[in-house]
Amino acid sequence: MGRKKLEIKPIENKSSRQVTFSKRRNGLIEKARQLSVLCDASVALLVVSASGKLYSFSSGVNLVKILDRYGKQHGDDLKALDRQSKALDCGSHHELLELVESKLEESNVDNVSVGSLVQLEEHLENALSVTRARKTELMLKLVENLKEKEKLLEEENHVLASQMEKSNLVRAEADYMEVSPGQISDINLPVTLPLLN
Amino acid sequence: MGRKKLEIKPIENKSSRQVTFSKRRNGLIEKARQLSVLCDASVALLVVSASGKLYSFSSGVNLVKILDRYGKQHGDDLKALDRQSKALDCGSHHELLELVESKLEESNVDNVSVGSLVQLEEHLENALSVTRARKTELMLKLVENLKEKEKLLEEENHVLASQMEKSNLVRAEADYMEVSPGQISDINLPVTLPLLN
DNA sequence: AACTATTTATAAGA
DNA sequence: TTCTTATAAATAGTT
Repeated sequence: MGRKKLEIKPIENKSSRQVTFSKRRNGLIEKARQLSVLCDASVALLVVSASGKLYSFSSGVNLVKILDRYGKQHGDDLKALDRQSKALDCGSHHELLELVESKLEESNVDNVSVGSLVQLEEHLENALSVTRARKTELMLKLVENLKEKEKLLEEENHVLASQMEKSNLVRAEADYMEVSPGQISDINLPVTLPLLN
Repeated sequence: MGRKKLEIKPIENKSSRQVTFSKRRNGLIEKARQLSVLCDASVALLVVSASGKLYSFSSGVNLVKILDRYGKQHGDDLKALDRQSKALDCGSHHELLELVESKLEESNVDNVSVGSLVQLEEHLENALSVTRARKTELMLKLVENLKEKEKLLEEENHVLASQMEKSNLVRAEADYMEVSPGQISDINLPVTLPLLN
């Protein structure tokens, strides 16, 4: 459907593969939506790019998007991350339980179709994989933040130590040269470094 | 894409809805396949018709199809197999690899028994969960270490700062009282704290 | 199931 | 990424 006929085989060129992925992914999701609307069908679609990003569509209760919502807003500070990951767990568990309950109610005791079970499993697995991915993401961010903080602390520490050393040197010098204290205090004043906020 | 433009809203006419479902479902699945091949993406697609029939596509290891086939062939003894697979315990990774190899050799093209696939799946899932638990464990330890280190750094930092402050106070005092520098230097000496190792 | 007139998707280019 | 446009592909209505 383009300027030239495209063979269905892996696209070598990285950037055109990326562009094609983006276009066709959107097209696929739109088609899935249309099918579900036109024909009253349940459709669940999951697409994971080669780089690991998740895209999805689901016509029913939309677990994946609900789960996704939790991760969308990410604060940079540690407490926000902690709160967020806790909220994610609670939220997803809650949503999952609701979904399971509704599915179990909907299926009249013994009249469970394989299809609905497969669908339910798929939903659960989607939720699980999204949750796992989010968890890993949050943990990696946490580690990153901690390392950054450590670096800054070490830097501040270093500066404090050298300031002190300098202070002592200057004082020794000052004592030796008998300079008045007023001239030295400016140099010695412990500065609160703006490294950590 | 047809003789007339079709609005995306539920198709009232039952038979044309059925026809459209059939056409578009096939189209959607083909599009999903193409995307996975062209762009090296993982795609999972589930479609359940209004009448409950399941259609699916999945680019990766195909749990859905396994279950689907299983449901069509051995619909009645789900529970027996479930019990069986739960009875399996988790072997070492080496054993697992051997198992996978033997299963894959044993499966001449398409002649895999559903039971052995279920069994294999179970083993793989056990291995996965062990690996996941290990990963989480390691990440948690890393975070813990980093937090501990951060605490120690902050402590050292604090001590350094207060030492400096004290140093200045004492110096001011010393200057005021004209005490000899030798008496002060012991107090002012920047100490390398043994907090971090 | 085919057919085919149209619409839609999209490959390539910018 | 986004827009444009020529062309391929999908499909709505028909047979």
